[in-house]
Amino acid sequence: MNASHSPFARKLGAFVALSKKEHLTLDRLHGRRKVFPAGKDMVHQGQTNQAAYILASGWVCSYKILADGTRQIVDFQIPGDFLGLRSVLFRTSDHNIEPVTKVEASEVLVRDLLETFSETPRLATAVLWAASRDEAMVVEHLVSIGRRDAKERTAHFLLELSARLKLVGLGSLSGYDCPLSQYLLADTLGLSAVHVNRVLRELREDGLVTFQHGHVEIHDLDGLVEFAHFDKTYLDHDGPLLR
Amino acid sequence: MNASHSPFARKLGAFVALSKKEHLTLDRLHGRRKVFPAGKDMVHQGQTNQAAYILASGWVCSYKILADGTRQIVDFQIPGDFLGLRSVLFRTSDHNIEPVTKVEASEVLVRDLLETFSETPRLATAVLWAASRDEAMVVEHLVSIGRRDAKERTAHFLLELSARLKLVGLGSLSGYDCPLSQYLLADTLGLSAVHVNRVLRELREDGLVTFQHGHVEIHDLDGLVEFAHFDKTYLDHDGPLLR
DNA sequence: CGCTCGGACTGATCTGCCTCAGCCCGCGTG
DNA sequence: CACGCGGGCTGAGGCAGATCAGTCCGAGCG
Repeated sequence: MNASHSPFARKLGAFVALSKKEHLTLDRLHGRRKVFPAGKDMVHQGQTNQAAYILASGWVCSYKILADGTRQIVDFQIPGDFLGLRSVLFRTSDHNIEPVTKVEASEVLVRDLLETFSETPRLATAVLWAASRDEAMVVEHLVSIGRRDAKERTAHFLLELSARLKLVGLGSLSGYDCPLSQYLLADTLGLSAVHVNRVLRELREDGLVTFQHGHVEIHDLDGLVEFAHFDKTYLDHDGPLLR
Repeated sequence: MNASHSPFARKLGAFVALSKKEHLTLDRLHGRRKVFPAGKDMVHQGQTNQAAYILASGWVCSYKILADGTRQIVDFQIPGDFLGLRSVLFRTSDHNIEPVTKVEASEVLVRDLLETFSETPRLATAVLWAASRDEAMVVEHLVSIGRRDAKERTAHFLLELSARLKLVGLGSLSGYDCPLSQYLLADTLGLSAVHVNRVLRELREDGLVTFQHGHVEIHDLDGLVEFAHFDKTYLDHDGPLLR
């Protein structure tokens, strides 16, 4: 693997060994580079004919708004993640996408995507793999919200972020930068912001993790993994699908 | 559409107009018919080289077990639904699959599936559509558990089942047969069985729905839809993807 | 026939998390 | 400079839903 590759290539490369030619094809896939300011929705529920994007830098979140005005964040996307595959497939988006920070993303034209898939099927497999991994994450969130208590749920989420960021080279086993506010965490974890605050304090007092000033510091990885019952197989499955 | 087609063909046909030839191809896809008894897991977490199935009759549920022994049901599959697409893709299953009732299912060989896809791309689109719809349902469950209260959540779930069953001809606007126990409902909705019982009683006393003796009777569809804030667009999206 | 067992159902009590209401700090801005 | 505002943080009190501890009923079975 070459450090000069994009986070996207880096992520796919971790699971499907890519040839030089495939790397080039992947680079060509990146269309116009666009910049989105933080906080202003990129995509709305019900919006049609949406483009797809590959995130180059920054974080975004996908969420749904409910009738009473509350919202549930379904997932975050970090650099290297694919954005809006389902919206393209359905022609209509069923959720909102909001940049958490300033975001840079390459537009991917549906035409180019389909062309790439038919020319280099291995890349199709890789992207499909990435999409399924996203689904596995949503399932894991569902399990978390349904059956884990607030503290365990929070710990689990912080560990998941850690694993994902490490994969694209944006963090280490001991910590990572995280631009999420406690309000965003609350909307993700199905909690109130007040309670998120208390839970974070408890985790800090237990000497497990500290999340302060935009940085997550993991003090006791093993302890945290055990406490959260974190089993990362849902993130990496069987390792490389194709050699 | 022809009533003699399988629920699977009927479901796909509702969204992608299928030719006679495509119907025939679809029929050939169905491999060996297998029968599974209720309650005995068909697939376990971590099991590898799993087959995929198309459900012909009966209900199954996909769930995950947690360290403390509780479980979270992620989704149910009803006749016409595809089973284990992700397990095949990843070679390893990340969840359990348990028949709720006695189940009949046709095995689908990965080879046949891929062959069908390359020969009749419209079917590939249709199956991909179905898979994405499943993901949209999981997302909706996540939103439900995260942000709706027990009563609203339960009502929403019963309405979702109604819409899904109607699509495959197993129910009407006024009700449907439902083999789920209150324990299964509890594991799905992230509630305790005791509370599910109370919530069902309230919904009954409100004159909205009755769920008793394996049958769901919707007394006041409009009232229920409004109460649950049920917006079924996540189930049918833009209508036919392909004409 | 009585026994067990699974599932629906109920009351009493407990608790995790929410809501309300507020303080504090740092930062951008008129 | 004051001030407004977003975000972190905290205490008090309330409530939705869990837990505990049952009863009742029907189906399967020795």
